[in-house]
Amino acid sequence: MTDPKTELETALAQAVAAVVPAAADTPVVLERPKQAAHGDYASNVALALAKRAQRNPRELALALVAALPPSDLVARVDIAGAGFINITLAPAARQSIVARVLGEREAFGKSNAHAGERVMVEFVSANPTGPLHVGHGRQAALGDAIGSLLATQGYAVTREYYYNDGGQQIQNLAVSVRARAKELLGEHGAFPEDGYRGEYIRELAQRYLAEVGHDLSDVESIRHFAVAELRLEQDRDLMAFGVKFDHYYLESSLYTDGRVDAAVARLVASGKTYEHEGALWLRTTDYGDDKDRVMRKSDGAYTYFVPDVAYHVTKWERGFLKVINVQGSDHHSTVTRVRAGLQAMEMGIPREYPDYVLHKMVTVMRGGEEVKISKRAGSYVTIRELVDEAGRDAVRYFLVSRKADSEFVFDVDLARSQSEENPVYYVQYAYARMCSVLRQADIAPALAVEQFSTADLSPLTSPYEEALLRRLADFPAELAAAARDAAPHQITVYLKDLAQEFHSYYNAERFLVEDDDVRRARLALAVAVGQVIRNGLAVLSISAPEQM
RNA sequence: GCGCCCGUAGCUCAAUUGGAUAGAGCACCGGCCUUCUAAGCCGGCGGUAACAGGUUCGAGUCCUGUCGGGCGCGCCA
Repeated sequence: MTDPKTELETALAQAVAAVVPAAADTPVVLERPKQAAHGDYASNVALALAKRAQRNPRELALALVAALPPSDLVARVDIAGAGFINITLAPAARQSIVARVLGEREAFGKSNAHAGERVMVEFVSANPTGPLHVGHGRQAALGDAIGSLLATQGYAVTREYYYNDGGQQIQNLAVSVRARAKELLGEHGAFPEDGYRGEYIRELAQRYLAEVGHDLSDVESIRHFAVAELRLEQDRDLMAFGVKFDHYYLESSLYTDGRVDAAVARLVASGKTYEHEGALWLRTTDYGDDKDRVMRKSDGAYTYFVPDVAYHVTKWERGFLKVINVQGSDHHSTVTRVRAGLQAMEMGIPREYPDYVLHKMVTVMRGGEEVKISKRAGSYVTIRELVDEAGRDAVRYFLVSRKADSEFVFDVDLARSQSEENPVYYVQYAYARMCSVLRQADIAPALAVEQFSTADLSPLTSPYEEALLRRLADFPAELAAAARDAAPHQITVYLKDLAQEFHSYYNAERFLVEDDDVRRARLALAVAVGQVIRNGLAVLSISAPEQM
């Protein structure tokens, strides 16, 4: 199937080669102008090359346009402003997108540009010391959507969750549960200074007493019980949120596999380590860190830094040449550190490995006041609560609708009391309206794509229709850009624009008109819009209901 | 103090990666339901892009400085 944009880019690149041979390698990319009056596509090559060609931009643009071969895709070519080349498509070329969408269906927008490449997205990776809160929710929604975006570009995606299931925090969890259990049995001792104070600790203690017994001497048993329970609860929360992982990686396994010892041995062998005050240090400052890092404490235990590096070595060794870690920006200092550790391993791992998407914290507002998120204090908002209050679709849409690195205020009361005004409904409603029109025409939405795939599209010429046709044609590039930038919020923006144009169209023109050709063409367009909304929402794992 | 990120309409946020007249949604004002879903549409109001310089055909976007906010700066994770 022809893609007018690609064809025109090639033609323009050939014109550039002919007019300015010295700049034949210049990439020519057509852009979508902000204003419809500037045509379907615009190029700034004349402006970009003017200096190099030592020619006036407008005059150069003129020469380029003269060198373009005639094409029946194009209705007209204008030179505007400082030297922009504006291309207006012939109606048939613009309309052809509908047939393409209806032909490709779920596959429309996808690309095989990265087929055969493996990528890992690691996200959430919360310690099993408590339920998942809204910050994890942002990370879950982001990471899952990034994975889906990468999949649309042909990547084989693995979603991984790294459990820090060893160490001090887990011990602390066990001790906290035991203290609460003792209280429940009437022994009021002192609660650990930095213990976890959430209500869920008391509930865990209750369950332990009921299911395991009243003997609290075995901390190890309490630890196993608490970790298992909390992991189960996190799994349930993630399931309710619609997020699935392909693989869970346990920090503890890095020790039992000998990977931690192996990493230390390799780092020592590299000569980048030194002993100081009884501890073993790595010279991470050689790789851009602002201070050297302790690998092995003077008490003989490793810092978390060592298993972290060993863990990322496994990512590389498992064949993931591309890895994206989604983390809160409060962990941004680990970026330099992990990369420095990997460089010191001298295994030929690229300097920028792995990639990171850092997201800022979520501020939760409840009753007009900020809810401080603190596991220790036990006051925070869980994913489960949000999903119960506002619905999975709304929460997922909301949490990815902003750039990862912008601070995010989640107003719980707003989500609860005015959930109907959530933008996700606006998009879903457009789809439901489309389905409703089909039902009026006695066509089952499921069969519509088939039915209209051969419709004559020539009646689609109104400004509303032109806008929608252009928007549909943009979808593949939107997906590619959002995947490249690991930025799902771009898809929410696109879907909102598409939905808005559909609602405007709906109000301006009737679908079920007498004229059969017009009716078929408009329905075909509506079905194509619906298909793209479905495809876009699918990337965000949000449903497209046929009725609302 | 040092490092990273951020600063765009009253509020929440975009902007095709340096392009043409900076756009949406809330909120506010005024229109549109005997007609395919009014959870909608149309119009209006609203901007010294934190501030000051610089780079060039062209800057919200890149560079420098100042101010303001977030996060980090442990032999915690």
